Amino acid sequence: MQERVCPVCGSKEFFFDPRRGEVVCAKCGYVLQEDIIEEGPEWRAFDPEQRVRRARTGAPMTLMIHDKGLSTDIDWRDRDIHGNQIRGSYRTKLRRLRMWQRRMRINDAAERNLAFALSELDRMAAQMHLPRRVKEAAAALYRRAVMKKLIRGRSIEGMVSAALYAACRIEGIPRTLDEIAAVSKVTKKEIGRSYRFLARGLKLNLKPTSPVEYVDRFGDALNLSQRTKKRAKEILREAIRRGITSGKGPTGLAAAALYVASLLEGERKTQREVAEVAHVTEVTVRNRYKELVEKLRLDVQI
DNA sequence: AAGACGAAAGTGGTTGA
DNA sequence: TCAACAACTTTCGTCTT
Repeated sequence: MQERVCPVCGSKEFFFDPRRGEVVCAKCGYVLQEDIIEEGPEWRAFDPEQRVRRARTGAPMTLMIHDKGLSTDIDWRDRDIHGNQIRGSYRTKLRRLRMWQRRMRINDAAERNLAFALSELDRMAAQMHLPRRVKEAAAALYRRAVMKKLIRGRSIEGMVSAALYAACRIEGIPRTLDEIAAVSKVTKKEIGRSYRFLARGLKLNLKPTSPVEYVDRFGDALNLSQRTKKRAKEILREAIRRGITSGKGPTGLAAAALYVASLLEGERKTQREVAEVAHVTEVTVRNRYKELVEKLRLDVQI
């Protein structure tokens, strides 16, 4: 079980409110996790491999068909089941019904698109254990994209993934394209393309992700103390200030900073461990770490 | 035995002519 | 559209603890 720390007050004590289905910080009342009952999968995953294997994909069947397959088709011929001509006022009524049904179908196309998109969004957000606000931000982005007619001609899957990727960044808890791709049905490349398109279409300000934003998540995964994570952030900020981070991958930098910080704070982690949570190689951790130590004149002994 | 280090070759994506 | 390019990965041998 991963140790949780309140992002507001730093407290590690929480209680679970079963009535509301929320995990709440005992000190300041910050809601750490909402909708536990509804969002989580019914199985438990003890490691990432299991999570990948156990996760089922795909929307519920009923959402694939907007009306759960219960709609009626009204035949275009003005005849009853015996093949007899229908005449008079009943015929006009039939024609009116046909017209309404056609209108509803057109209206439904957009709804159906949205329903499918949102169910996919739900699935991905749940699998990634993302907080509700991220999911809602993604849904809002997607709706805006629909209104601006940006979805037409591209895959819904790709655009939903892109919206989720963007939402994570906007909300300050970025996920990598690889992480999104792991729960998506489309490739990383496709998500990247869709994201750029979405960002341009909605005029999102796409500042590159700062490595600092990965420190808390990676640090938690490594069970590092608040103090060490803070140290890592300081190191990164200094590195950014001196401009030795430009062009480098943010995850690799975050990993290296955490590695150095773990040494400095006496909470030593191996390069292997750090590399693993950041999904980079040891070599990358090593290279970044070497640069940091060299350029920032950090004295790392032991 | 495990971790750290570094060299060298390979890969995929961006950039600029 | 193509080639150059930097970042990152893979692989592997060596040194250190």
